[in-house]
Amino acid sequence: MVVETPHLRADAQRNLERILEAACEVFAHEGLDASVADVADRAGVGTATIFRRFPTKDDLVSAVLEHELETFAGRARQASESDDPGVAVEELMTSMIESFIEDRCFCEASGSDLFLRPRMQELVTELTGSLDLLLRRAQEAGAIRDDVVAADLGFLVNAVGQAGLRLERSAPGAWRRYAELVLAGLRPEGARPLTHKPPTPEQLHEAKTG
Amino acid sequence: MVVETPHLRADAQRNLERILEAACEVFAHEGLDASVADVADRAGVGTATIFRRFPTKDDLVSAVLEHELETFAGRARQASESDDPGVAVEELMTSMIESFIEDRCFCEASGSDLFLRPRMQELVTELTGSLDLLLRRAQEAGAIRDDVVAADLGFLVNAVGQAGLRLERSAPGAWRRYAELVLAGLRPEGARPLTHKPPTPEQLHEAKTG
Amino acid sequence: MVVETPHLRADAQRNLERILEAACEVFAHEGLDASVADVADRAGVGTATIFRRFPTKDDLVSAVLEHELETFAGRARQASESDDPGVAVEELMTSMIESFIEDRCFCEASGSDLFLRPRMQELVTELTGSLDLLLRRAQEAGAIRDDVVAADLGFLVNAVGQAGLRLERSAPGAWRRYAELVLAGLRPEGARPLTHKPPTPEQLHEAKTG
Amino acid sequence: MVVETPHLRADAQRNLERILEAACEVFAHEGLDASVADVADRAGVGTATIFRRFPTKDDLVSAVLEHELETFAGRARQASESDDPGVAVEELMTSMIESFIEDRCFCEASGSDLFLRPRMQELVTELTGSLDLLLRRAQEAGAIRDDVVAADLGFLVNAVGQAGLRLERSAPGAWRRYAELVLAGLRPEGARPLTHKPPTPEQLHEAKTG
DNA sequence: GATGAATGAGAATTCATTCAT
DNA sequence: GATGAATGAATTCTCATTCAT
Repeated sequence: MVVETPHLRADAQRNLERILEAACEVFAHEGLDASVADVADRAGVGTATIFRRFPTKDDLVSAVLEHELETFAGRARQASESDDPGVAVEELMTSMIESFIEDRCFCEASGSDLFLRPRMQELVTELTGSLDLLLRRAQEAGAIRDDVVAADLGFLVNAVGQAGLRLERSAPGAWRRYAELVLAGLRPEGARPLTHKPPTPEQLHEAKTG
Repeated sequence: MVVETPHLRADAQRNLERILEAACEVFAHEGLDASVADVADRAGVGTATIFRRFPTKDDLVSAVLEHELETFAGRARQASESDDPGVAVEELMTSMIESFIEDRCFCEASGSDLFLRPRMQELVTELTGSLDLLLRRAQEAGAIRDDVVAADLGFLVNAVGQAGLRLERSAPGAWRRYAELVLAGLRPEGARPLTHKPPTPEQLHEAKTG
Repeated sequence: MVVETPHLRADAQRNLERILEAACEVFAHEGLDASVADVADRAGVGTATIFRRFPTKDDLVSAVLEHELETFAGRARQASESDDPGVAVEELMTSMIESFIEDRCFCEASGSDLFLRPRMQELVTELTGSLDLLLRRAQEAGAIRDDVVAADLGFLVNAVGQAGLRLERSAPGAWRRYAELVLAGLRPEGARPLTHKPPTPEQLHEAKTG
Repeated sequence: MVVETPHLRADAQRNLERILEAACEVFAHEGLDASVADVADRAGVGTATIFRRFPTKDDLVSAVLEHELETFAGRARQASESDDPGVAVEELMTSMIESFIEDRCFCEASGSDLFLRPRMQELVTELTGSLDLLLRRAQEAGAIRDDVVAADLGFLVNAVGQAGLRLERSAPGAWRRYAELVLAGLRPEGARPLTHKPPTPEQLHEAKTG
């Protein structure tokens, strides 16, 4: 995990990376209920060292999430420039689901207040923008039904990702079947019009958990 | 909530019911992180009374889950006898998703070790049996693509339910759109064959989380 | 320390008293920075037992303070009915200062947010009412200069109490000299009019610390 | 703030001054619970730089206190040479109280072990000496009752200062009323003899807090 | 000489679970 | 049989002080 922070001593930079890597691993495996002490142990530092960089546990989790969301946003951008948008949509969604599967952290955090942080909102906006572009192109190419929007893709990724993660231990890879099945629902063939509207961006940006 | 336990004094029986009802409500609203004390307060009993019947918190949660799963199984059985299996599949899945949405408990527990308990396995088997029957009839009627199995329906319900719950606060009812979209993927029109097999029953019964 | 709480089991009542007594002693000796664990040790209970009765440390401290303030209020009421209000003022103030001296807790808390709690406000109001009555009678008797008000007495008690406490270790009882000296300033003989007004009750009830 | 230390490089000397100034400001505003890191931030240096000069936090606080006490001593010396010792006593005490009010640090430290350090004792002795001289002159002039001593003035300043600080947020300036009231007690008119002796210098120099 | 980083020792608080009445 | 009380083990977070660069 490479995270560049200016004005950081070499050893601190190394520690920071180890902390983030450890946090990533621990939260991915144990979920967000894992304690900061677990992360510290894994990183080989004291808990106070973590709290120096990340004043609260949420800050630490956010850092991990941002890192992952950045990856998502990057992949979405690339996909949006693909020659075959229909295939690109499928590949992108599949790879995003895969990331969910590999990471309890992202999965559990989705929908939490952490996503309301400005940097997260930025990244979500960026991601949505790329998805939007890609989706429109795929729709023009006739690969995706006309009545779905970018937010819908996000929802479906989230849904298959979360549920797929649950299956992963006992049936590794089973999620791929469901990714296919859900993608099938996005194709225009035989589509009946949807009777419910997608959530508005405002709704998506409101507090999501209580 | 009716739960029969032999050799139980009348007041004890009443307490047991009140505890389960309270647990149901509390866990549904607050999620599984709610404390046993909260349940006790709601039920109007002491915590020790709960622990007398349910040696651990997990036992209490399991009891709640079993109750809900019984409801699911009952509804699936009814659906399996419907005159219009195509419509029945859609209605059943929608109503199951709705139950997920209304119940943080079930949602958060799905995929946990609690589902490995024998009684839960029994109920899952029962539920799957009914779904299987219903599904086969719907497939014969041409309403559902031939290559999906009962376990697939369970997965999809779980997926839309979990992700839908996340959205519910800010965008109430948004899940209905996704239920439609996912159901669309089950229809035979324009279906490309699925390239991944469904998980085996054995896989579904193995330990799912750590 | 006798604290009656209805519906409390005998052992719990005993523990509650032990906790309050311990809190009183510990906070009186060590000040409010003493940890709840210290109090628990002294009371011979676990910290969690304390937190069961007093959800926060502030609640515990408040309980101690209320108890002491109740004593103050009682003494002030008695004093207000004295036959010799001039002497009664002196005796009351001296005894209140003595209480301060014996109790770092009360001393350190004076002026803190804890005094803003409703029950504390009630007690302060009650105390002030009695002081007011007593003071007026003393003024009519010519024992106290006409331009002082009840709040002034409170301030002076607080002042001599706090500063006296500081001296107590090395010069026990020295505060009595200063009580005399300050009381001397309240007598009408040779009084020059005060050029500053007393704080309004509103000011006294505002948040006092940041 | 000028503090001369021999054999100190120019930059080190500058740093030392900045640290003391920052400590003064921070402790005055936030009280002694302010962290060393806060002081370091304010001074624009690293924490380690502070700990190089002041091995413990107490050492840092002491340095600040010494500085303030030096100011007090200086003002007392000036006052002791005043033409009108009666007025000078009042003005000096008022200005000392004001300093207490403006400085949580001094107020919170008064009576702590920090005052037992040799340099502090020296300064206290110096201050007391000047007060003594001034007081005697004021007594000769008939402005102050004969039975008070220098230590009494110190106590009263401390008392009004501490209690006044508590009021300052909600009732700014209220302390001036109490300064007047306390000063009134020092005047000879109608004075009854004090029945308690002042603390001896030895007592004042013993450990005061635990 | 100076600095930012690291840390160990607490602090308040919570909760599933056991115990005494 | 039922209950409220008690608690030990955790968890997040803070800070004076020491260390490596």
